[in-house]
Order: sequence, then C-alpha cells, then structure tokens
Amino acid sequence: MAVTIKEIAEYANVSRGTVDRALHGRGGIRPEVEKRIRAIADSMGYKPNSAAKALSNLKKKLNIGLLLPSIHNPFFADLILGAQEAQRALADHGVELLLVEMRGYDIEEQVRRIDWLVSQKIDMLVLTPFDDSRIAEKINELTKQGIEVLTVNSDICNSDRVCYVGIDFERSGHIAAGLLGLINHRANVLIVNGSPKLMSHGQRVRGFMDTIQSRFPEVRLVATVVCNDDNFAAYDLLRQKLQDHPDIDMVYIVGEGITGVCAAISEFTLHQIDVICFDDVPHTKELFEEGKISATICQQPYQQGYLVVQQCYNRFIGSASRENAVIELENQIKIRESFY
Amino acid sequence: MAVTIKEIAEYANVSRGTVDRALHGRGGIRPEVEKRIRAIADSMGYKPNSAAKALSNLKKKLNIGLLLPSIHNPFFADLILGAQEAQRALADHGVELLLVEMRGYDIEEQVRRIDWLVSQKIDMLVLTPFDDSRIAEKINELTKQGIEVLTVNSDICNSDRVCYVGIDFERSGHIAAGLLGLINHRANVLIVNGSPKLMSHGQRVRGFMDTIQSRFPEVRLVATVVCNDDNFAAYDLLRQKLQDHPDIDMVYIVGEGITGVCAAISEFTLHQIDVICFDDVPHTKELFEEGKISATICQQPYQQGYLVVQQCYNRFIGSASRENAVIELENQIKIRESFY
DNA sequence: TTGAAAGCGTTACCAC
DNA sequence: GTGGTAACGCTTTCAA
Repeated sequence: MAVTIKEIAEYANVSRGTVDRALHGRGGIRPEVEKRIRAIADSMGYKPNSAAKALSNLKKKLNIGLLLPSIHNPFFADLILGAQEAQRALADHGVELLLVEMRGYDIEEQVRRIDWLVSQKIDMLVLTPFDDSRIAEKINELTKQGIEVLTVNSDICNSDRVCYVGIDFERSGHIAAGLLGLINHRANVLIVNGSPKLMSHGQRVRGFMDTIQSRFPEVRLVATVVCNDDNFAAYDLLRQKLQDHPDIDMVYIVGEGITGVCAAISEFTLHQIDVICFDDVPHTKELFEEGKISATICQQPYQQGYLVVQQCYNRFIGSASRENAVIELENQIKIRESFY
Repeated sequence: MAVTIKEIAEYANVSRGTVDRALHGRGGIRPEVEKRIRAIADSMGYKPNSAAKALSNLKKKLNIGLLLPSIHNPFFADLILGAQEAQRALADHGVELLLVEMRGYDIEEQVRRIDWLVSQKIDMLVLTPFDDSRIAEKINELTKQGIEVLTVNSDICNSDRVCYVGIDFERSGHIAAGLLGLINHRANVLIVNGSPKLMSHGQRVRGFMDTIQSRFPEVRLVATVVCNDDNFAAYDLLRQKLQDHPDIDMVYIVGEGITGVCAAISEFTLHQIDVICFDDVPHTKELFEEGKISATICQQPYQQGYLVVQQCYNRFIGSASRENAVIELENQIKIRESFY
C-alpha cells in the first residue's frame, strides 16, 4: 500500500492537517516544520492518491467556459463532441461546461463573448483565439483575475495562456507537400488559401512551400489565391485559374472552400487533378467516394476537445504541472480507403 | 449535486447497505425490495460516483498479466510503454502489471507462459494470442476460473475473451492499396508476406488484394513471397525476384523484413521502387530519410497498450459494460514528413 | 434479509 | 500555528 498523509503525520508526530498545509504550501505553518515534513514526505516517497483527492474535492464545482468560432464551421463539431464527452466522464467530479459559439473572425465580438462568459462565473476559459493583441490582452487580464486560460486548435502569441492543445500547422504543410511529392513530384500546383487572417492557414502554406522548395524542385507553383473560406469565391477563382492555366494538375486547399473547388474542377477540366486538403467534415467522405479529393490531413478534433477539458480538470485538482504546457496532437493523413 | 446512495436509501426508507446490495445484485435481499430500489434509483437518475468507488476499492489489488511475443520484435516496445504508463496512472488505484515476454510463434510455449502467469495469481490476462484452438481452449479455461482474458493487437476466434483492443487489419490492407493507387496506379507489385501463421498478416494481404482488384485493375501483381519476418530471407527473395522481374516498381511488405527488402532494392536496382510497409519501428525513420520507403501504416501501439490496461481496470471496478467489447484504433498513414 | 458503522485518503473548518 | 474532526460516496463487515 502506498504511503499516506496519515502515515507521514504519525512519523513526523504532527497532525494530518499540518502535513496537508506543509505539502501544499498553504501557509500558517512554521517554515522549519514545513521543511521537515516535506523532507519526510519525500523520503517516504509520498504520492497523493488521486481518487481520494477527487472525492474530497467533490464539493468544489469546476465551471469551464468554452468559446469557439464554430458556427457555420463543421470542423468544430467533433471538437465539441470530444469536450462534451470529457465533461460527461468528469461530471461526477464536479466539472461543468458552458459552451458559447460564434461566427466569423470578428475580434471585438470575441472579446465581448469572453466578457459574457466571465460574467457567468467561469473558473477557467478555453477558446480558439484570434491572433490579435486585443485578445492577448484580454487573456492576460483574466489570468490576473485568477481565471486560467487555455487555447485549443489555434494558439496566440504574447499571452499568459497556460496551455495549448492542438497540432503543429507547419508540419501539416510539410506533410501536404510530402503527399504531393508521392502522388506527382512534377505537379503544377494551385494553392487555395482560406483566410490569411488565421495564423494556422499561414503556417500551413509556409510549411508546404518549405518542403516543396527543399525536396521537390520540379514542382511548379502556378498561382496562389485566397477564397476567404468561401465556396462560391473558391468556385469562381478556380474557374478563372483553370482556364488561364490548363496545365494545373494539383490543388492544395488550406481551410474551407473545398466543395467549391471540386465543383469547378468537375465542370471546367477533363483531366485528372489531384486535390489535397484538410480536415474531415461531412462532405469529405462523399468527395472521396466521387474521386474528387486524393488526401486530407486531419487534426484529431475530437481528441483536442477531450484533452483540453481533461487538462482543465488536471490543473484544477493540481495534478498537472503549473508550467505552461503544449499538448501536441499528430497530423493524420486520410485517403479514400480510410473511410471505406 | 448528483444523487447518491444515501439519498436513495432515505427516499426508500432502507439502509445504504440495502441499496448497495440491490443495485449490485449481490443477493441476500428480497426480490421485491430489490426491484423497488432499482426503480427508485432509475427514476432518480442515479450514477455511481467513480471517485468514491475507486477510493473505496483501494484495498483490492488488481493484478494484470501481460503476455506478448515481443522479444526481437521492436513493434511491441511502444505497446509496452503505453501499458506501463496506464499502470502508473492507475497505480494509486491498486493496479499492478506483470509483463512476460516471449519470442516467436510457438503455441505450446504460449500455453506454458499463460500457465505460469496464472500461477502468479493474476486477476486478468492480456495477451497477443496466436490464432490456434489450443490457445482458445486455454482462454476459455481461464474464463471458467474467473480470470477474464483480453486480447491486444491480434484477436482469436472461438474464445471467451471479453475484449479486443487493436486495429482492423483488412482495412490496413485497403489503405495500403489506396496509397499504391495514389502513387502509381499502374504499378507492378511484389507482395512480401511476413508470416502466414499470423491472422493479421493474412488479413492485410487479403484487404490489399480486394482493393487492388476492385479499384485498380491496371495494377499487376508480379509475385507473392513469404519471408517469415526475417530480413535475410527477405533480402534473398528480393534479389531473386528483382532479377527475374526487372519491371517491379512497387513492393508491399506485410510484417517484418523491411530492412532486408530495402537493402536488396538498393543493391539490385537502379530505378525507383516505392515501398509500402507497416508500423513505425526504430529503423523506419532512417529508411524514410534515405528515401527507401514511401509510406508506412501504423497501428498506434502505444494507445493499444494504454487502452487495454485501462479497459482491465474499467471492467474490474465495473464501470465497463459486461459485454464483449472491441476497441478499434485507427490505421495511421505516415510518410517522411510525418517525422521531420 | 436488513441495518449500522467502520473504513478508504484527502481536504476544510473550527477550536485551541 | 497547530490539532482534531467531520465531511466526500461507496464498499464491506459484523450484528441483529
């Protein structure tokens, strides 16, 4: 049986309360006593028992605010499912989840939603932040108030967020380029960028370019267009580019707009064009089945949601280190046969 | 606050002990009382509190036996790491792990190791079984003794094993074929089979053939060889086949023998040959770096180990359903850029 | 067949 | 600053 607080107390000739205070640095204890108890606990190899901790902490509720730009963005559906599943698993440990969804990329809107969540007395905030200094300042303000902030799916610079859960987007780009190389290392590529405002999209393009340049010198970049994550825009842009450059035989899509791209390809070309894109949303499977996309690179949204909620709880009960943490998930390549 | 046994007891005008007996079917209770209490618990939406359960069960130790054919098979290293990590996470819930490693595919040897583990008083057994009726019988015998058996990484037919944790090997084959199609849908393929004794290898070959036939009619199967998971055998076989069939431009390897195959390719051909293989072992990264393999399909060994131990614990404390369960992990495609 | 009570290890609170 | 003690929800044991 593992060593307990009670045993430490007996050995040190103090009460359990004193040991508790010493081990958790709660103050109200003579420094020398604290040191002595800490030393004893160390030497006995004390490890707090998580079950007992959880039971004892039951009374405390943990209210987690979750703020996502998920409206009209099907990617987030799985992330939400994961978060909800984690909440359910931790419900009998007192974890509650307050989800707020928003639409689009309006900075001020995000600030307002954060304020609203804070007014609902949340203990921690999880969000997919826009990469803007106003959001960073807001995060720092919350941290000062004692509300820890975690980012999920996308990170933000210069803020006091305590944890990021998500993938390495540059690597996403590297992998996309690697796939391109496998499929056709002499491709004529059109890059369709979603939203240049999003850090993640920029990273995916940069990573892609890096690998193309260093490993596939025969690849030709025909053009780069920006569709603002819009299928109609993507369709129009593709029509034009396909007509101007009939030699395009590969399209790399970062972000939304995939169905628009595929529709244009079907309509305006006869030859095979390989499409490499990201994420697994409701349309993806169908597009694979119709042979319209060749590969997609996924970022495990369900796990992202699950892990970030779990991480909140771990920090809450103090079983996660107090340090800043980055929980990095793996990019997952999927092809048609991953689904059938 | 969630509803507790105490509340149910008060509402039903019985003691907590009675409620406990009723809810867990421990017997020694009037059937009508049991029914009434069950109904009340249901109507109140009772959910046992996992933390309390864990704390109360602390005294009970759970000894898990883990038997793997892992000697000289680097694939299992990560699986073992995952199992050990899960054990560590559950150590303060009383979970112990007894690992026995064996080498090769000797049925009787596996039976003997199982017997030895049983003699060590394990409560549950996790193993990667050989697909043989003698092993199935052994499993059924243990089940009768009250030792639940779980399979990991590979499954077995006609046995009472309560859970399988692993991947769908036929899908592995489908995915391999899909990758082949992306890389070169007019390939001349050599199939290198590891060990025909292993169910998983057979499934990977079958799945591959299925997809090739249905989706890539232009692919030509040059030959199939069996290397018995041996690099030297693989090397010799490859040398011969490459000389007999200089048009081979794709090799599909199921199981071990990859370094042997790659060595032969480097020595005996000048043109590009794409290699598709399985798993991520120490050599894999290097082979990618040298451009000798194009893609590998991984089966998340770490997760397999972690999840199977977790599943043991869940069954032990009764939070997993009593049904047979299959926990299926996803096949993960990795290419060079997944590593760099 | 049932009830009462003693744990499990930790935290929190109230005395001193 | 400290010690004592009552929770937290569940299981188990011993009486009745």
